[in-house]
Amino acid sequence: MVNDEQHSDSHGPLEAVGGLRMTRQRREVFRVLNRDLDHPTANDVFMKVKEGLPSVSLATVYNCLEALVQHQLVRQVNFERGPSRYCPNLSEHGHFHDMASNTIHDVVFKPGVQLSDFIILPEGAVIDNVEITLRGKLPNA
Amino acid sequence: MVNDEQHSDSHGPLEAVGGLRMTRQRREVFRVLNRDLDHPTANDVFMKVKEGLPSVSLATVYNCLEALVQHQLVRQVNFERGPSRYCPNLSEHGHFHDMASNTIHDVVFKPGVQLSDFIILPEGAVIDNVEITLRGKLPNA
DNA sequence: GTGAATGCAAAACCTTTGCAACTGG
DNA sequence: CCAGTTGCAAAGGTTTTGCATTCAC
Repeated sequence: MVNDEQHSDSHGPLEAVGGLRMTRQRREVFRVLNRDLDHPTANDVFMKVKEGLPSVSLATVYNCLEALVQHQLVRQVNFERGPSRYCPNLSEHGHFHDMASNTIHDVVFKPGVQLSDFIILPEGAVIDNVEITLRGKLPNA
Repeated sequence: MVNDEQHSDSHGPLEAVGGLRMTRQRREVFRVLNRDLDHPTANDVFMKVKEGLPSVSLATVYNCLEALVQHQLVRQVNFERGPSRYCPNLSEHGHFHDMASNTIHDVVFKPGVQLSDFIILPEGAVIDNVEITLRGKLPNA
């Protein structure tokens, strides 16, 4: 079974990233994250990408997501024990997990606030990553 | 499922909790968390409890931990995709995950700081739980 | 051309579940 | 006594891995 010829001429947002070899799968995963889905799981991404790329495999979606996370084009967020969710919003933000609707919402920090304004950090610690997750309910979702 | 009834008798650390039937396994799990291990995984707890209670099963350790979490005697914390870790520190605090040593350290908040001081909350949101996790490196433990 | 990425299936990993036997209050 | 808990083994859901094939650069 031979695939159709590829048309990869359109310059998308991913082409400019050094070191990341661009494949149809990675491009689709990235597009779907940015355009179609909100805080999806790997399986959500898989199902959506399959619509336009039926031969894609779940393992490849995991690989693509990991590559995008490694290259800091996407953030991976974990909620309790559930599957990881993926988020193309790279600005510093937290997440609110609405238990009523099981949806996830970005939460922004007040401007100008530093981590050290509210947390006593271990002496000399170098912080690579901060994850702030709220769990609760929204009034009328 | 959840039993929030409370007694305020002053018996042993675990005896005073209404609705929680006290078994050797639960007592040992709780003791090990408070006395022997620091942010252990369920399996860490299992191995430690087995020293004094060789017939204990991993499933029971999971059950005990869940019971303790439900009764708010222990907190469950998740780091990325690794196994859950358990923490008997019930005061409000965050966690610092030191990637160099793969250890976890409690992080305290500055006194008097409110969540709403640094986060813009969704309108009308009711917050049940806040989890703040830092990932990084400590200078030279 | 060549090393990296893919697709598939199988394994790994953490956790939960079903059920008979047991036990704490 | 008897509902709740245990221990065991088996299943569950998520993620990773091994390997032959295909692809991007």
